[in-house]
Amino acid sequence: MTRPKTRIQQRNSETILEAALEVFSQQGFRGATLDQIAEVAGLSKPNLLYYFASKEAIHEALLSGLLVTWLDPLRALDPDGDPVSELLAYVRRKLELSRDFPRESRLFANEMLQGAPRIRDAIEGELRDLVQEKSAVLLGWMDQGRIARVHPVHLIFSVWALTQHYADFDVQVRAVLGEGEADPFPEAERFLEVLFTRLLEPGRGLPTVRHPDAH
Amino acid sequence: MTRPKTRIQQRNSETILEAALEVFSQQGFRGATLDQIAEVAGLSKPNLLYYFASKEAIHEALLSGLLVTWLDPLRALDPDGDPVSELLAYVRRKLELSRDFPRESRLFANEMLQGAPRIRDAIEGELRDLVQEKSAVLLGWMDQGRIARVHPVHLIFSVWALTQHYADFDVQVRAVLGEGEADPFPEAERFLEVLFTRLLEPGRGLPTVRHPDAH
DNA sequence: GGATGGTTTGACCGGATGGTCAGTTCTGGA
DNA sequence: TCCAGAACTGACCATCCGGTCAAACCATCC
Repeated sequence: MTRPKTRIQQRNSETILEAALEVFSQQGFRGATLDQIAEVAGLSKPNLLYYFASKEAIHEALLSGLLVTWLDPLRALDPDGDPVSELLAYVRRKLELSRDFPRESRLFANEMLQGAPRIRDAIEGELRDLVQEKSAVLLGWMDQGRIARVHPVHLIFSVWALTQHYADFDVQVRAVLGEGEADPFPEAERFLEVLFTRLLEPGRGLPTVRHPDAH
Repeated sequence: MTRPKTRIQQRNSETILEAALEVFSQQGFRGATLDQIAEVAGLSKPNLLYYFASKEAIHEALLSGLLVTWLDPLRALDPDGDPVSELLAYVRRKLELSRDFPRESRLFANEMLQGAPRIRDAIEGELRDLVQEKSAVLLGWMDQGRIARVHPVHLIFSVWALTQHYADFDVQVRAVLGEGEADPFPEAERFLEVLFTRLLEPGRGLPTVRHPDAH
């Protein structure tokens, strides 16, 4: 609960959380064991429990800091900036998060797959509010004809889906692209830039609405 | 290994796989327990093991059938069809899979998050080959100027990411949209149709390439 | 009714797992 | 140097978990 006091506490807490992130992000909460985390951390199991009250507490500590970091790029979306530039910058920052913090992304994905039992409140509160706020900004831009009119929330979903995919499905991405191309991210960035540029480009009439025959 | 013979075997095997899908898709392999599966199935734990050799065997039975179903829509992409229609149909079919079989999607996602230890071979073989094959089709269409030129593999990734997101992050999607709108899928379909229509639309010059300063 | 073979289960096993505790070792300040 | 408190650990515990097994159950055919 309380923040670390001494140097040793500081260091070991970080070591434990680092190890726990490694294990939880790959195995999920139930699949991870304290022994695994202890081994990765290079500490004894009782020593882990000297710093954190329980396995649950470690997991919670990881999750609590996560949402903030995860939403920061969206929070940074500037209503006064250039719409397309702002959105492309958002996509780029989010993709950087996937590249630099893939384990955090997978930890979050694991929690989602389980039905978000531990962060449901944050999802329905903080996250929802922020999305609503930024959706209003997007709608404003659409009303001004500065970006194409699409459903703003689904637009945000698409940013999440497209960027997080490169972290959560990293194995698949690399396997399909082949071992030749080591780093998928530069190409991903170019692709997403084209995608969102074309999606958001204003000034063409509303796209043809096809009849939804496939229910 | 062998297929069920009697009616009872048929029925119970299906019951077990159904229950296992429910549990595995939410908890992952390690997180799931035979007791949970047995409870959901309404059978005793030893009875489960009368039909399947082990927990691992149940999981394998689920995964083995999955890849085929999952890739079928891509396999159905017709090189002789109209490019944009074909791709939009693919997106629609994939989105239907997310709507109608979200647990299968989450089972797959769980496996990916863990590094695909049990289906790595299929990913690097069957899946990779199919993607390469269809990428060639896409490239052909691009060469003919019938769809815009983008990286074909990342284009396929984008279909996967955007559609599977609605199954894997279902909780988040519904929480953000609010309880008012019960079913996110109709709106998702409209959004994805616009997105891919605009992305693929040929006949405009190459989009401006921005300098990749944010590495 | 009895034999046969598929089906089901209670009881159990060995090992893993989250967590505890008494006691030992280490550290930093007076 | 000494000591108080922080840091650490081996041993242990209760529970859970995957899996086994002998016995019981049950449906069908003779």
